[in-house]
Amino acid sequence: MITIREVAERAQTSIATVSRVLNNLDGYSEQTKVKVLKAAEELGYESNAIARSMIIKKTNTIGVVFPNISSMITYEFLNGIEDVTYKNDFSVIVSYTYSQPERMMKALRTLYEKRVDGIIFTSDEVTDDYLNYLEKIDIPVVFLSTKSEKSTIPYVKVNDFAAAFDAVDYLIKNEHTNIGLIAGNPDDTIAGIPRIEGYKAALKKAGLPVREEFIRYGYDFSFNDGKSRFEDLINENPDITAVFAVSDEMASGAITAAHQMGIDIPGQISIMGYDNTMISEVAYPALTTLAQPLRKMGSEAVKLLIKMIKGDQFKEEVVLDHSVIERQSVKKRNKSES
Amino acid sequence: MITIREVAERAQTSIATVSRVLNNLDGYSEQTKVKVLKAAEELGYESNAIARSMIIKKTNTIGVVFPNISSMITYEFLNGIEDVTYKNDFSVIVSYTYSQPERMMKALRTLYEKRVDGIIFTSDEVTDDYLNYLEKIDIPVVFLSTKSEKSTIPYVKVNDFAAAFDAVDYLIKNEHTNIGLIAGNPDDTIAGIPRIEGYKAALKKAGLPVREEFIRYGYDFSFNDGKSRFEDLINENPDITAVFAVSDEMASGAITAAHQMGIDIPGQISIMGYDNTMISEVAYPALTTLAQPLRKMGSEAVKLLIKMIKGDQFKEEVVLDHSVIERQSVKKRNKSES
DNA sequence: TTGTAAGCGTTATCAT
DNA sequence: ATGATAACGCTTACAA
Repeated sequence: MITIREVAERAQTSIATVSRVLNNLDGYSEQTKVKVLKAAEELGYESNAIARSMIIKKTNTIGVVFPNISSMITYEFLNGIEDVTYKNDFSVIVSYTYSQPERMMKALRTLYEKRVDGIIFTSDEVTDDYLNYLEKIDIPVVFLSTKSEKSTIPYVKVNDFAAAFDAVDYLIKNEHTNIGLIAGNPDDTIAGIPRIEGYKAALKKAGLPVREEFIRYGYDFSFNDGKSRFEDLINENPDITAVFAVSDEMASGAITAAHQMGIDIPGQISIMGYDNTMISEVAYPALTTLAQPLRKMGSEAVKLLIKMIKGDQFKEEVVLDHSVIERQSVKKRNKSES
Repeated sequence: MITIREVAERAQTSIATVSRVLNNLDGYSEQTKVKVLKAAEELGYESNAIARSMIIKKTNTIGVVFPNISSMITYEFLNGIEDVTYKNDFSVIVSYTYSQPERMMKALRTLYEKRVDGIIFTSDEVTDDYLNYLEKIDIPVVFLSTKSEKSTIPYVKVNDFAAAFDAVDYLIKNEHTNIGLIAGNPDDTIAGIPRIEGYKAALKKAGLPVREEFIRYGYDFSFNDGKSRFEDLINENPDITAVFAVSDEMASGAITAAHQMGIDIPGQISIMGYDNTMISEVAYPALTTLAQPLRKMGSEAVKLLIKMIKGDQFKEEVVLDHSVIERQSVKKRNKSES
């Protein structure tokens, strides 16, 4: 491996000077600059970031931990993250934890050992263990699509409660009154409970009853989850005319179930998704869905993180806007039919 | 930051000894071991991988470069990769290059500067520039879903030619004779040309004519690509009864176009995809598709890479099996109808 | 403008 | 079994 030392020899100068010109500092003549650059070029020298990191105590690397969320969401987040890390010359180490505590702890520990400059903690429940560790290692962290009441760690999120509220409200505005919910896990304080509460709140605000039998709880926001919950839900409640599924994958699972059950979407039942991932376009009929600005969430999270790394310690909380994307899976209910 | 030095002080021993017990070497008594471990524990010491890397010249990190391919493919690859990096205690740095040469070169250079132990180069055309650089830096590389004739760098792939051949052959076995192709970019030597050639070869082998007007070329394997190509193709060739699209995204775009054109799938036209990503399940009708073992491809690639990193220099070429996954978008043609 | 030398936090080689 | 100490490849005072 070519080192700065060899460059110095060839350029007949000292390593200090080589370091200076290579880092665009000052304190050398134009002449030596040329000599050094030439020598470096000829030797094909490339600096060793490891050695530099030892001294400057910065790695220009951040870590991102993902649980086991939808492929499309992960992808969008990562793209948004990459957009800005690229511009800021940061590298990103990604770890999938599958929401397993041991994997998460190992991932966090590894990131710390490798001395990443910051961490983006994505979409997962923040346990005390995680929080304690994050506080102990004391490096900048931002939560993406999650948060913790117990800490002051900044986050970037959508307001899940408000988003679910708006989704259900949209269904209500389309004259639906018997609205089913395919929910997340009711123990999930991040993407589970707030969306359930949003659903209930929208119903209440419209003077509609909240009927527990209209709610089905899923586990992992998956296609199969949505599919089997939908079957259950509709079989036991034939009077439902619209269902809100709290992820696009679940919603498309519901659509597939409907096809198999011979139910016309949106003719007989309207279905609304959540996320606005690519799936909502691919589904047939295309999904009307509650859009999260996934990519932007990723990029905002790194922007915030980099600010913190650079020393601006003001801890913000970024709540991004959501919106309803109208496609074909929701139809205004024809009251005369019922 | 707590260093080994502070641990040594607290344990009243030398840094050398601390290093020894922390690394499970030998050369210390049980007694000192206990002392050291206790001190480390109390101080909350965590080793500094940067410093270690300086000496051992290993970072236990690999780099993965992705162009701008389908979200699902990226996700599956990454998952496969993570599965084995996790077990082998490697971290992975990912970079998206969007197939832009400058971004690719920068990504490669950064990976080298950070002294990754190996690189997985994914799905992109391998230019001379890339190859020269990879050879120059001389670290283990494996190509994933791509390869280069000009180098001996090992790869893991599916045989695209044979896969496309089998896909079209499947259509032929279902009595289709007028088979359209929604192809990739004809300049793409990796996922473009081989699949086109596979299509043609299957036709020829069956004694069917290769008609250029049955072929439409896309750019990026995307949904919209598939959608507009399908419209074109069918409008100009109403006699086509089956089309093979070289990606699931394209195939689902084709299905959506068909819905809009009032064409029944597979009643009037059969559609076959390629990849077997999640999309093929979500599409309606669910896509019959040519499956690549995406996740396995990812994990095999790292396995190979890690072998190379560990010093086993035997350079393999891994060609993984593909298969046809039958779902609902292909139907046996009823000859009497035509 | 330039060079010497002291680190950075480890591992590894020597003595002891 | 243990401890000095020399690396590793750089950046950065401090001198000159």
